[in-house]
Amino acid sequence: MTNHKNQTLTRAELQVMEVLWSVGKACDVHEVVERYPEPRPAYTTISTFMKILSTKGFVDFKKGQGKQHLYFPLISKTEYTSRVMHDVKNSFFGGSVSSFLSFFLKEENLSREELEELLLQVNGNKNEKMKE
Amino acid sequence: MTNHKNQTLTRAELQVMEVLWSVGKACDVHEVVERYPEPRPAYTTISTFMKILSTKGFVDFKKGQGKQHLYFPLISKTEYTSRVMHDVKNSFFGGSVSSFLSFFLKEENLSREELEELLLQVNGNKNEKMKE
DNA sequence: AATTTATTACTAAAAGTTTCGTTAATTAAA
DNA sequence: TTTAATTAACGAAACTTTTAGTAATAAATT
Repeated sequence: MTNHKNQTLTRAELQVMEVLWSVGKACDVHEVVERYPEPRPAYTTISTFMKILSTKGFVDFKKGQGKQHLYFPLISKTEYTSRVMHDVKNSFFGGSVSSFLSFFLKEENLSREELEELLLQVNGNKNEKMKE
Repeated sequence: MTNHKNQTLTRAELQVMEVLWSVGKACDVHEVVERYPEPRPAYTTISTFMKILSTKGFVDFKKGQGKQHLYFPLISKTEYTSRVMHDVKNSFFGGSVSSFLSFFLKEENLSREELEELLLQVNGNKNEKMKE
């Protein structure tokens, strides 16, 4: 069923997803815990989040060794980022692209020249996938 | 004593701030409630948020008629937006300006021409600001 | 001055999030 | 087959956020 329309990730859930995204392969709870910085959460904490993320439709799992579940994301970081950007654009810029871009350029203090330079890079990367 | 460094707004707090930002003048609790869409929260709910926002350092107030407090934001929407953008950039783009811009352009499906057009608008604003 | 009204402060409950110990179930080992 | 080890599910405690009723208080009215 997995209706994950409009669902958002809480802080802690996002942190788990970040690990899954960075690993890039289905992995078990231990692997996720290991990738946490100290102080590491308890094994069962991460296990709980896997359950939550499953029911929310953000992850699924396949059977691993024995009873083990191997979890993997059902949504890419790019897709989720897209949602967040959409929300930010709506909340803070009334959905306006130009407002958003305008703010961004001021914020970064980009000159016309710097922007042109960035655009070269961007165009170069155009066909590559975003870093995940 | 208003130490509002690094503080963030919760969803409901942000909604209150949005109203204060949009009103553009110090206003009382009634004025804020009136600007909520149905179903409106209780008067005391907004009053509570004003208290919370005060202690968090996001708003202050001056005395109005009688016992009334007239609340106003201590941080502008632009300032707060800036914080949010900063966080988003760090969380989702590893702090990289070009990743951010790249994603943005793809997301909006902007052609070179459309971008040029946007930049004209943006530069208009930009030059005004730069003169100061 | 006493009473009513308006408004904030206080308190607390409901709802949501985070955390992890315990339990139950499955597999592996003896 | 019995026991031990592993693992996900469950339940609940601690904490945060949201909501609003009640109490306290200051001001306005009589």
